[in-house]
Amino acid sequence: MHRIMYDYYRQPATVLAPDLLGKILCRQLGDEIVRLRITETECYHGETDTACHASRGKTPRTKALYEQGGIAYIYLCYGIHHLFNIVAGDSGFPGGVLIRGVEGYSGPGRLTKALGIDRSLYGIDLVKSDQLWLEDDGFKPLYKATKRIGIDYAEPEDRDRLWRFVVTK
DNA sequence: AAAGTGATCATG
DNA sequence: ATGATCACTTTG
Repeated sequence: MHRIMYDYYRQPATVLAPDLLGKILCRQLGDEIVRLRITETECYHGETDTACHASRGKTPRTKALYEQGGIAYIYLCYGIHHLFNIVAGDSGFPGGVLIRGVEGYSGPGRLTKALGIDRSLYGIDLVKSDQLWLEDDGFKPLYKATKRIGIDYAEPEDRDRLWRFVVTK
């Protein structure tokens, strides 16, 4: 069991997304630490991925995606839900992994609510933080790859990429 | 099937 | 300053 470090997060989002399945998302809530295993992810990779927020360039909202991997990219979706992404890859190339589900909670908005994650944690360093971080205990679940959810606005080529990863066992 | 909800960003 | 657009969830 060890905390995940920078080298791991510097891998491209396409590599990181499936590998994050089974990793443990850790959150300090008051006196206790909540640990939940990741069960579902999606990757968003580069400005050429028309489903990725960075496809329309760098803005105040998307700037975290351009940083070096290992920080949090969090934004408000549909005015209600905070969605939590892990920034991936090297500085300058935008990419991230949306955490869509953890054990006990399915849906990207549900898990952030359960863990008390909101935009006050935008840009937080997941390697150094005592609020939010990831641990690896070596567990490797089986999974399947499918199309991403809720990105009908993207080009067909990007809609059809198998960039959603779901634990099967 | 469709509302509810508000930050974000392009447009004027 | 205004308005369209959402990487969702719940309710009917």
